[in-house]
Amino acid sequence: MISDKPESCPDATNPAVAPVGFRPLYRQVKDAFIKRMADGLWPPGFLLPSESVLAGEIGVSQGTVRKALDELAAENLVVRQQGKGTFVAQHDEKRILFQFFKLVRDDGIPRFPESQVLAAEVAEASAAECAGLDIEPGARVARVRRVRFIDGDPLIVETLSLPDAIFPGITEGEVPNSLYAYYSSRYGVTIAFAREKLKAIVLSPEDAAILGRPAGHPALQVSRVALALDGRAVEWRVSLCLTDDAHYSASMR
Amino acid sequence: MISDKPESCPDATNPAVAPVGFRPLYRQVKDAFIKRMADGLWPPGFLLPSESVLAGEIGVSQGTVRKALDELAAENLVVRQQGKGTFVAQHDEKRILFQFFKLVRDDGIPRFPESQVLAAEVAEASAAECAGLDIEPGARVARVRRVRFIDGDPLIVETLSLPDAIFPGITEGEVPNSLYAYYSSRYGVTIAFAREKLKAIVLSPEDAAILGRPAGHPALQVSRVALALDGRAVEWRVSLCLTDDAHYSASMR
DNA sequence: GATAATGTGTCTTATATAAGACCTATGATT
DNA sequence: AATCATAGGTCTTATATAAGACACATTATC
Repeated sequence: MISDKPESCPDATNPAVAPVGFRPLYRQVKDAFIKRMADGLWPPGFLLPSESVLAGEIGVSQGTVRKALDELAAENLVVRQQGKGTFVAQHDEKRILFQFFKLVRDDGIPRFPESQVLAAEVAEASAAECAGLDIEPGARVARVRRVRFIDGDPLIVETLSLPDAIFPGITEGEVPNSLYAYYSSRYGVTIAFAREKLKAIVLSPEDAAILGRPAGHPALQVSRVALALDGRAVEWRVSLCLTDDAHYSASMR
Repeated sequence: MISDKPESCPDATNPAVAPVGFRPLYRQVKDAFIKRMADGLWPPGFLLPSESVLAGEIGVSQGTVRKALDELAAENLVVRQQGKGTFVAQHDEKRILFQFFKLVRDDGIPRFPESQVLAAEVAEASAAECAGLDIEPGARVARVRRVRFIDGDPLIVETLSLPDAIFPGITEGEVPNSLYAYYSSRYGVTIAFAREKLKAIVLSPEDAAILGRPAGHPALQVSRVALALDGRAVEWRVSLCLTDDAHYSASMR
């Protein structure tokens, strides 16, 4: 069907790609898949059509679809299961634990923290929030301040900033423990990437009191910007972590 | 040649693999390539034979060689260059900067630090060193203590521990600034992976004096175990980093 | 020095086989 | 008759092989 080759690129939808960056075919396919996920056409947990069906639908070979899916699987955006199919990744607790939560107790066993909200408000974004979230000055943000416990011990106190335009009314209801799953289910926003900056600081009297340490005690400050599937920055959080009995774990392959 | 199939696994060298894990063919090929690098047969910078030559030599198809090389490229162990060939990765400064050096000044521009050795000795490994490096109690290690400067400011003071059995006589000559390149050129040891644990601590009077801060000043403690190609732990280092004007940068895809 | 030829490696497509998961019909047992 | 286990069949992904098209770098040629 596409064996005869009037063009080396059988992409019939976008003939004007060549002059610009000219991404390889499998990457165009990958971007198209990401767009479907971002648009909610393929929600989390969705079982995608088989590789051959996708290939026929788009008009490329099954191997090209496979290469696109391989990269998506490497980025944890889809999960492949032999014999079952390929699923859009979900933000279940285990995935968040392995992918986004880097603070572990020194015994090395990862545990998911419990959270307790201290305060929530909607206000005009500060300069730092505008910079971190890449939003206009004067835009409104929701701010959530909470403590997180591991094994009942308060280990983290953090402040989250969320653009009100993306998460309207998020401070009104109960803010759940597993935020990324909530972003997904209520707002259709999937967190795909995150960047973190770490510093060592000393605790202010207020933060120290919350964490049950003396003022001036050292803590790890983790500033995170989380990005959605389409690359927008949708969450900014600053976490203060006690590392007396825990550590931030990183590895470079 | 391997078309007739008395076994589904055409690996003639190791017929006893099947009962155990049974790795796919492309992974066996990948492991064979890693072994060649670890054995010094393929030194850093080496231009490997073309995919088809490798395929013919091993007796698998070119696509299988490609899949093995793809994974190696994803792990930064080889570098592919279209039209030129595939090369064994080298520990040049730029690669180390991007892959292993995560401390950047707050302006975001990465710079490679200068180093100044404070002390070097060979001694019996401490309990912590035995645990970190996975060596026998009583084994000897080389210890190097040094300060690292960025833009002339002392930002890091660190202690390295190296098994004497792997790096004999490393403390005798001049210890160079770019250690991983030195491991490679003088000892044929390539650092492939590293694991880090981060904590916030306060500086001891001695460390504080070296870094030009008051005692009790907060600092980021980074404990790194570096692994060679064959998976052996070959370096343990504990770095104390000032983060007043810098931060540790991490990202999760 | 500019241009063409050539070799090499990668990209894309195609095809075949293997293995895991799921469904269902069959048959035996209770 | 109802229940359970098993054996096939089918679907999907995983793995392996192969071949043509394209991109890039080098070399040869004019």
